[in-house]
Amino acid sequence: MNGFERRKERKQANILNAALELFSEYGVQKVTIQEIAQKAQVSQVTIYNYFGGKDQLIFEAVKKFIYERLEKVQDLVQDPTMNFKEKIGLLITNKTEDLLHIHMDFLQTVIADQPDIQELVSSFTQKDSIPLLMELIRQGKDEGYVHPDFSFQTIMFYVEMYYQAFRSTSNLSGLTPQQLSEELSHMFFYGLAGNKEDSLPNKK
Amino acid sequence: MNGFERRKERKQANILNAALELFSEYGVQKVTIQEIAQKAQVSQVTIYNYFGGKDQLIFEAVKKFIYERLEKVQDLVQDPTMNFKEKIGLLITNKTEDLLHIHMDFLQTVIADQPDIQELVSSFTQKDSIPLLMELIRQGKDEGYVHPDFSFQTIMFYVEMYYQAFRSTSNLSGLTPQQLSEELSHMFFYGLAGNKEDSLPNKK
Amino acid sequence: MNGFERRKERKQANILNAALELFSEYGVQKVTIQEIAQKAQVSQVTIYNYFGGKDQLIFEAVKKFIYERLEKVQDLVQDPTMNFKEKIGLLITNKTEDLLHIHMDFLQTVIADQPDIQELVSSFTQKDSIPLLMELIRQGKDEGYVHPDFSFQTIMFYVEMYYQAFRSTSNLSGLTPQQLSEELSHMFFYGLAGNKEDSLPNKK
Amino acid sequence: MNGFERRKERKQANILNAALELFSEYGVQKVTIQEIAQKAQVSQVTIYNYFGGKDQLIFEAVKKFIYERLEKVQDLVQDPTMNFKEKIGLLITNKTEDLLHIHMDFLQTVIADQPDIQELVSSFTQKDSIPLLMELIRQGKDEGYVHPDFSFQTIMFYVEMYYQAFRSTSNLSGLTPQQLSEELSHMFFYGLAGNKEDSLPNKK
DNA sequence: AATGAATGAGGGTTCATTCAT
DNA sequence: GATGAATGAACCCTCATTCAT
Repeated sequence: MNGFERRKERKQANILNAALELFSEYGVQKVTIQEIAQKAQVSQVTIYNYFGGKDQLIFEAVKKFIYERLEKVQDLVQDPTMNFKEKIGLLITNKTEDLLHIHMDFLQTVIADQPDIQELVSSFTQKDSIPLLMELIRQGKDEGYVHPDFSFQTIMFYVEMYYQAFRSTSNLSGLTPQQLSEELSHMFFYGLAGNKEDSLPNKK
Repeated sequence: MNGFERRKERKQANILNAALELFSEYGVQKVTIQEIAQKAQVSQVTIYNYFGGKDQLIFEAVKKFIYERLEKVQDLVQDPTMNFKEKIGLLITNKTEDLLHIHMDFLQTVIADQPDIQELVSSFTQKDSIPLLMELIRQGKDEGYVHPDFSFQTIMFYVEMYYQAFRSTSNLSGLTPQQLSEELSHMFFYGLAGNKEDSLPNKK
Repeated sequence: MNGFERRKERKQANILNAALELFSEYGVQKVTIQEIAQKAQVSQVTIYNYFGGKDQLIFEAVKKFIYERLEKVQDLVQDPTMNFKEKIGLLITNKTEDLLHIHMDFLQTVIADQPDIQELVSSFTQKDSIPLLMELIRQGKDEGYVHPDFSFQTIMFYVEMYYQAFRSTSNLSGLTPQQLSEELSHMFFYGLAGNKEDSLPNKK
Repeated sequence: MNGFERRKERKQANILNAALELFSEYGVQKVTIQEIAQKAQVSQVTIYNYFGGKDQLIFEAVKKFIYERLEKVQDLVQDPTMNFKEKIGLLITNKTEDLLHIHMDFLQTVIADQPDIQELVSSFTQKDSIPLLMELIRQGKDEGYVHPDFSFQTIMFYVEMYYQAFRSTSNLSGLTPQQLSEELSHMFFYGLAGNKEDSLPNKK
């Protein structure tokens, strides 16, 4: 790869990163191409040369985001040094470094009116996401953390729900993230009724 | 109240309702004043005369939405004919008729850049929402459905999480809403591990 | 019609006239909405409010132009005080006052990529233009100016050819328009070979 | 001339040809430098290196077009094997092969705002075109096809008019090009009144 | 009081042209 | 010398908002 291509790739990455950060902070609609260009240190037109328009830029940003997240989760699921409980803890609290800073709020807005993205997400879910989570849930059932009668779909929905919830945490509750996280982890496994044979972890 | 004022109030209500429906379907950004005026059968300027601008219209719309929802929930919490489990079921599956049609997605976008609304929501949460939910949780603990050691904030977060999750369900899972709802209800009380002494409800 | 509507109509007419003049002088592509707005003494947005966009403005301008010209020609054809030769003279030299200032060059460019306009022109030709010219040619045959064996289509083409030619006259030849017009008129009736029994009109 | 220069000339010719084809098909305004570069298989910058800008490229394209057409006409006029009638027939029906595919519509648009091109065309007309046509018309008078009293300018205008008309024929009339051509040829020589001593050619 | 009409500011996009390899 | 990359200027269009009746 020569100097041209390397610089081109770096600029493309810059633009995508800038776009992702702004999109996730302010929403797709309120971010202007100009702002992205400014943050990525390029001219507006360069963005058009590389991506062809705002819609396609959004598409590529979402794609990049989704597949980068997929890789992280893949590594986690296949990690033999953790048990199911630890993996779930990481997943739902999303401690994987840079992902913490990126909210997916904007996806919901975007999916509504971009059929391409709808298809991208749908295809991603079917081909990549579901098999991965099935493997994880199998681990959970093997290790006895998951009741064997729950349907796969429900469990997936449940996990996703926790994950989604953790994205919009910080400012609402008065507890430290630490406390909230521990209590919710317990609820995740034993529900609102709690584990009758145990007191809560943070009350030990 | 004379006829003039009554007609004025009806128009104001029309505008707010139209705004709410459009905001919740398309997001605050994509709805234009013109569309609201058209749907409410008034002129654009009338909206300005009554509300003073888009921002203030949004503010009033959110306010109306929040307090209407509050009333519904108040009635539910104080209903002596239901037990805790039934009340929670209604709350998280959101079976209260017209609320079903209104999504609050747009709130998240709005809260970010409107300090007035931030304060409104914050004040509402402190003064109205929290006391109400505390009362409900007290009922839950009294009736034995809630582990007494869980902190109030965590429980609130948990309930809210379920509520949020149920809004965006339909198209993702292959299960019937019926099935999903039953399994999730069970998870709500007994967690991912399930109730060891029981099989799942729909397997009985 | 109240004051509102009158002013609205006047503004619409202003815009269309300004657009037509600019279009015909500089071509459709090179004229910006801003220039039209400036010439018509309105804001750009007013144009959008009335016409909805540049394409539709072009459409309406062409429509107006075509039908105004039609009226003029209709009056001419049905005028009983002139004979065929005089009518043709007026038609091809296009002495009808304001039409002199408007060139139709821009139509050719426009027709290529606007299917709506293609249809408009096509429909106009079939429904309005052809019947009118047929009536005129019938007069010509009746009065003995037109050889009875010529097909109608050829004659129409011939007349149109002369008309088109006169639009782009002024700057090319060194003759006065007067002279050119007289010689061409003679050619129109008797061809390049001239009328053998006569010398040319301007040599009498 | 060495290999380098030969390749350079071939590229220049490629660019000019590509430009001419695109200009005549879509008009000067709607053709972008990028499209020309693509069609000519060169980079945009090469065009700038060779021609210096779009305006100058247009200038060179027009120049090339005009002088190539001049050569063809010169050969025709000096051809001793045809008489005046045949030569005129070829000229106005424009049967010279490749010229058929190139429309000069775009010239009219261009001439308006490019003084250089105005001068080019003007100079070409004075120095090259007029003497050539004068020679042709002299032939016509000698052979008795042209009334000797017609002024030279009018005849030129008349020929040009026919030539222009034949460019935009095909789709408008319902006649076959054959028929139209024959009738118009007759009109060319004998006018709308026809030759009194003759019926039309295709009615013999 | 209510409305149709009008507008200033700003967004996405394109294009001729220059830069840097 | 030739090219991919980059850009400033300009255009069409939209929207919240004000004006005038």
